[in-house]
Amino acid sequence: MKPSPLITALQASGHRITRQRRVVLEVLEESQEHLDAESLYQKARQRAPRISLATVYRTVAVLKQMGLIAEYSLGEEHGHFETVPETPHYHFTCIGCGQVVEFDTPQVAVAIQELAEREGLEICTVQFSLTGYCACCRAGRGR
Amino acid sequence: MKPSPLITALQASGHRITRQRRVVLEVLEESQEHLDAESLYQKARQRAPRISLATVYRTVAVLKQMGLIAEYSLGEEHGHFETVPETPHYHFTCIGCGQVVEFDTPQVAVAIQELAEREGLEICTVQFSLTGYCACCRAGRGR
DNA sequence: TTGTAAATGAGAATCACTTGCAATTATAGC
DNA sequence: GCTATAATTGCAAGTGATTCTCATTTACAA
Ligand SMILES: [Mn+2]
Ligand SMILES: [Mn+2]
Ligand SMILES: [Zn+2]
Ligand SMILES: [Zn+2]
Repeated sequence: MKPSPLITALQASGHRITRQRRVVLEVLEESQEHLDAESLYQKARQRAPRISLATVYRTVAVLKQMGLIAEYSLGEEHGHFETVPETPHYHFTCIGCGQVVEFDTPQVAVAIQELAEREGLEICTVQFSLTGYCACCRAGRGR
Repeated sequence: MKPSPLITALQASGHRITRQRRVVLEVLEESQEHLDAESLYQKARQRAPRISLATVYRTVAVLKQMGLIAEYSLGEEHGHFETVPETPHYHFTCIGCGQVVEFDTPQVAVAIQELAEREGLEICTVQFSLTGYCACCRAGRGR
């Protein structure tokens, strides 16, 4: 078995390594998608049939709190999770096909930084996401 | 009675002007705050005691769809509403005192515009909001 | 004044997520 | 390895926000 970075971090922080946690971590590390709790649950059950949805929620809560994964709001009513990326990025979700386009806009980071300094704010969370139609879906409609 | 712009717009689009809609609109126009459905409901009941929360939700849904008001996610689990502002702006919510700071960052609009052109996207919604601690609250803690 | 479709109120339903609790289980110490 | 113990889990019930169903009311065109 290869020592996954997430497992190592969990262990180092004093958390126990259970089969269900291991499986959720594996799913998160393998799929470089933006999985929601339900998909995470479905994929996890394939490797740990008795895992519960509650445990999935509890696991992502721990990982999030440790800064190992990030939760995004992608225009749907539920959250999506992703291992924390080397380079921070934001998301555009196509309303037509569901595709998620990741992008980076350094200007946004700069704008936030300037605002924080000017107003004396300490920024804790940044929520930035777009929805609309991708090039393909626009073609399939007028324009 | 002064003919409120929201009422006029509603009427023009073929919607009926009911007492409850009139009241919700008034509350939205009077308070230049970011009200959530519950506050909107409480304020509306003072002028229309029998109004229901469902009607508040139905009313803001109609107004939103008509582009007369905007719904924001300010870090809480529920939405907040505001009449659509002349100049678009974003929000920072203080985790300590709840204060909402409005700000404008033209750079963000530019970044979005550039992204849309580069990737051929049609942007429909932009979600951009920050949370953290305001200057006052930072003083009241370390740093 | 009336007919009719739109809107409302009350409460049930839904959805994503959280929690209580008894049963498991990881793991530190022997 | 065996044990004690506290962390973790599964399940089911609980939440909070929002939506929906449906019988009743009401706006408003004619
Ligand atoms: Mn999803
Ligand atoms: Mn609120
Ligand atoms: Zn698309
Ligand atoms: Zn504050």
